[in-house]
Amino acid sequence: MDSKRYTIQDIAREAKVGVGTVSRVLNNDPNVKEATRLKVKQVIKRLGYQPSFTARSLRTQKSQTIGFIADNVATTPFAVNLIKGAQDAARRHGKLLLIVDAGNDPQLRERALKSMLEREVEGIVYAAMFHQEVVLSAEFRSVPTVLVDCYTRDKSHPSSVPDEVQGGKDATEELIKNKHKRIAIILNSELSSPHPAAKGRYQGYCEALEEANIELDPKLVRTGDGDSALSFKITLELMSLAKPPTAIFCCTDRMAMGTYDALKSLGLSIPQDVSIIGFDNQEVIAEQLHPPLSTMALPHEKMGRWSIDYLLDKSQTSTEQHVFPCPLIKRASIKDLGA
Amino acid sequence: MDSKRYTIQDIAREAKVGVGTVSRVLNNDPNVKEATRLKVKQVIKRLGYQPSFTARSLRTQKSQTIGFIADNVATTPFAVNLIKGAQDAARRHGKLLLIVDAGNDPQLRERALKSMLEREVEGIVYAAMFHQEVVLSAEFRSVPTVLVDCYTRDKSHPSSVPDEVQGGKDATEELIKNKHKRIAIILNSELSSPHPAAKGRYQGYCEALEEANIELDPKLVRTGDGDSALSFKITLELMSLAKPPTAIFCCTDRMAMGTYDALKSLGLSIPQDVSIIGFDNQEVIAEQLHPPLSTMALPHEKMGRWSIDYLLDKSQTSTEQHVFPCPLIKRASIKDLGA
DNA sequence: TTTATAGTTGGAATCGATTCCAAAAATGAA
DNA sequence: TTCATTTTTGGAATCGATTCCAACTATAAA
Repeated sequence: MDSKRYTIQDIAREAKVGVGTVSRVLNNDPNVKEATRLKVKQVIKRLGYQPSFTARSLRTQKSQTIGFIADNVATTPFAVNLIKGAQDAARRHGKLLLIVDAGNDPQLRERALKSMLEREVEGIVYAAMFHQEVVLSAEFRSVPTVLVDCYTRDKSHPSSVPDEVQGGKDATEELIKNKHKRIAIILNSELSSPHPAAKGRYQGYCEALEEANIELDPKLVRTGDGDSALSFKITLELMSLAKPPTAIFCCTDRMAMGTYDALKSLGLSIPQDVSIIGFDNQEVIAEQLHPPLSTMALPHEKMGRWSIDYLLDKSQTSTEQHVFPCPLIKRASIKDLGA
Repeated sequence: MDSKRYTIQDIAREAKVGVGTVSRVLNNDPNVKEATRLKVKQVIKRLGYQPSFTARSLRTQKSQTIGFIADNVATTPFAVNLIKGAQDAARRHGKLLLIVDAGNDPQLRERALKSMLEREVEGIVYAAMFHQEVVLSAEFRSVPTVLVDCYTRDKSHPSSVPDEVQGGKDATEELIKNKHKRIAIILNSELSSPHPAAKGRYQGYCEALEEANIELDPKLVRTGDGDSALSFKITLELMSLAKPPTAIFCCTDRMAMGTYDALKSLGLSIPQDVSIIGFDNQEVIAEQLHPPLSTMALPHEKMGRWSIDYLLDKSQTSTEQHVFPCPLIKRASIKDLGA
């Protein structure tokens, strides 16, 4: 398969210079005579020499790699955006990513951490697949670590999370801007659950209503489970209210699927009869739904990018939580009642 | 942050043994007296010593890492299964994965390959996000490379692809087994397109009909574009046929969404009036659809796993194409007409 | 007790780069 | 031409593990 690998010694001998000079050429050290540099470069090219990263790392004590531990990539399609963002940023910095899926198993996570420490990664990004609290072993303190889409109770590591409140508020405001006043919300989990998503989005919903002087009707706030089936049922109930909503804010695109279904089964059309806004911007759903669903996007790619940039920015040492806005993706599921 | 890193010398000194002995303990060499082994292990534990992977790699000339170049992870949710499978297999072999998303850009791909060669990866997995032909630069021949979900025209590398024909055939047979005779198929792309998916699935459809002695009705084979909107239209047309189908095979779960929608808009119910089978097992869709969609799964996780296993199996040297079956995932969108 | 054998152990050499210091070469000033 | 200074160069030492050989110790057999 591969012919013999050349070393810096081979190049030095072939170019009739010292190894130091070759190294200098490799590293673009300015203290090399132009003629010499050329000569060396030619030999390098001719032999197709590839420097050994391993040897370099050993000597310089820099691995140029960053560990990326993901909580459970296979469960959600969001993982890819996170990885893509991190990946892009890493490339810009000339680093490579060592990715491992710890599959939500704390033991696997520790093992992953261990093999990364062995490889002397320059830092670690720990990414959860949905906004949640995590507890990390003390070992994570032995290397710079940043958290994505999660946080530790004691705020021991810098973290990045989506701005659920702003997302919920903007979603609701979009509906209000289109002159909706009876706006239902289907939450994605119990308000009492430990996950910040439902709580934050609901808070945003309340704030938006309040600022618009719309009274909150408790009949219009329902709690689902994130899936379409329950949302279907809830939507049916919502529409059989004496004063049904003109718009529904589904805290999950998956739930919006159920809502679409329920509305259509009632012979109602979207958005003529009822407007819908989702949350998550899960492309497969939002784009394929008929009509395409307006929804709030989760800033996964941005958070992934940020995590690497932040990790490599030596000047940063705080462990604060960075909050990323969720942008509105307008499609066609909202009708302007004022028009 | 991290206190000083200990080296094997520190351990040797502290345990009052030679470095060779420490190394032997580290590598579970049987030729060490039990008492000595214990003594050394204690020191290792006490100091929290982590061997340097870099130094080890340099000496043993084994990087214990495998490069994973993905074509464009962000475009499809399937990437995660591929990564998960590869990841699992790599862990079993004690290897780590260096993952880069080359985003469909040949230049990025070459750069990724180069940084991986520098890091002396033991092999490379090149994964496409849907079954297709790819052309790789000659440089990929300098390191063992295996292809996933794609192939080169000249079959220069071993590759793994899903068995589209079997998938199409099994899907159709499932419908036939449930006593359907008028089975429509909505293809996911032109039969003339270079992508093997539509062609293979269609071939499987034909074979299944033939074996069951059902005559193929050209009116029942339509070509979509993979998305729901067009499938919606096609389904409407299909159902207005003089003799409409009792079952529809959608070559994409996304298209099944459109078909569901169309059927419901006609007041038809699934599966009582029309049975549906999809393809891809895109969980977000198949599980959230109402009723849940029976569909053929793409063997991404298996292919990912295989790619690593095959790469590390030194005995293998062939470059044949390995075909992976697409299993049927039964849910609730098919009615048994015989019952 | 001596000798042969098997079991342990220490440590120099090694992997392939970078780094640093001293030496050599080039340049400029007098 | 000489001397001082700057630029360029060669190569030994280094990073932290593994490997291998020689030396040492323990055990068994004679």
